[in-house]
Amino acid sequence: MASTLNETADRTIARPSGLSEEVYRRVRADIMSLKIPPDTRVSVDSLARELGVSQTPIREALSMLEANGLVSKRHFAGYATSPRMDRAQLDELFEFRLLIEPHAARKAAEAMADADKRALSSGETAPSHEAFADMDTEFHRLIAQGAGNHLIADSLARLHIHVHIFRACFRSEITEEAVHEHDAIIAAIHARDGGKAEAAMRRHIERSYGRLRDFIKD
Amino acid sequence: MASTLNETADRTIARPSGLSEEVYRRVRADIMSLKIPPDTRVSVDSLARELGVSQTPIREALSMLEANGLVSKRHFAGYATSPRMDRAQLDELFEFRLLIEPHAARKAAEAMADADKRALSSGETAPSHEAFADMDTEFHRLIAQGAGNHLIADSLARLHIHVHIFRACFRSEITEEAVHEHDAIIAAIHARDGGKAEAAMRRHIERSYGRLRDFIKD
DNA sequence: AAATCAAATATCCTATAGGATTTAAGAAAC
DNA sequence: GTTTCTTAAATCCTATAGGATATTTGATTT
Repeated sequence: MASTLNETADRTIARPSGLSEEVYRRVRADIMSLKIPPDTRVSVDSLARELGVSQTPIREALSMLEANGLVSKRHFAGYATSPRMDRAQLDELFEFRLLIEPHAARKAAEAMADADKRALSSGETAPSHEAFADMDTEFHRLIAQGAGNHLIADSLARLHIHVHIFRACFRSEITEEAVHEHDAIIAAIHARDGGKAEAAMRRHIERSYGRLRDFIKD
Repeated sequence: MASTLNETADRTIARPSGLSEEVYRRVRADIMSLKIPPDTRVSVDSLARELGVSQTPIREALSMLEANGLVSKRHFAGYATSPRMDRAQLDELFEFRLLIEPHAARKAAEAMADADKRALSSGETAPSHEAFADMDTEFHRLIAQGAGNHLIADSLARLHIHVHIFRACFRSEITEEAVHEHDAIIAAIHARDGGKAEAAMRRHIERSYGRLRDFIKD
């Protein structure tokens, strides 16, 4: 019985999604945690030595990261993490979020599966201060997923990575207000009130923008 | 004289933006032109032999294409172009476009630079039937760029590639109506009427959706 | 005749070595 | 003290060989 279980587990594990994917996840995590700060050179050789793999998967991972805007490459000059967002980029990012996420919240309120609705509430119950970023990311991911549109979900996932990095740069820990705003959105979704969910999400993003904008002078 | 020619040639070649980038453009063009049809295996070795380069730049290019959703990779099974969009994906794509492009048209009408406005009209003057796809892509690209938000422009560029492929699959050549709809948008932008531009763009996308939807049964 | 199993092929994935190029540091000259 | 040139380091790009896996083909059995 246990053997059967292990075999099934082995089968799933026997399908490692490839070293490139593994490296991709690892480097992306290092960038998001600021272990590799913005605007920092990233050497293929160093990474290969550090992770104990050859250069090929490193290159593939960095190419994917480049396509996602987390690093940039210069010919014969190597890779470097993207510089921290400036004011203009922050404005553009939140303009984009205001286009997408309120609509996603409306659709989620109207069509979200019950299982996801439960996950939405449960995740919110443990807002440990240091894991606020992960909680926030998961919250917005669930709503985007609840909208039932993969393009919306993928776009927002990409954007939230940059929000995450930006927030990490400033050790922003203003969780109090954000949690209340989240609660309002959750309540509207549970009530299946699309209009209210959309408005609550719009307000949340606008206020979130106001909180982050204060960190930038230029 | 041959030496002079060679030297000039050497100079231009001596400044390649990278083989990976070159391969990326080439393969993307082949996918968009259906020279590589949807749901088709793409061999790293074959590409390397065909293009006369080693495997490394091929892999980097395919990794970038994968991050952009044009090909998918299965571990130890190679790359393959994404299958043609089905009905659900078409619905999601146009839902997304309706979120973004009307807003982009409004902003473009309010803030577009005069040079881009001229380019908008000039491009529309030569609607050769076989190049309609390129013209349409350029039209929407200019408006997205006119909105002054790189995220909007990049997102739409990604989406339009898939629209392009879908249209190519069905040899869709209904340019008549589309050109008229474009004209309405252009007129609104030239008049700097944001509301009208937004409405015209929304109508254009909705009707464009109706035209493409007819090609799908499932 | 259809289904199942085994071997062979084709492909991917990895590792290592070597050549080519850019960038950066350090010394010399003005 | 500043500029320029030379040298060195770091990096990318390529090529080749070997191991691992999926797919295909063919033979055997039911």
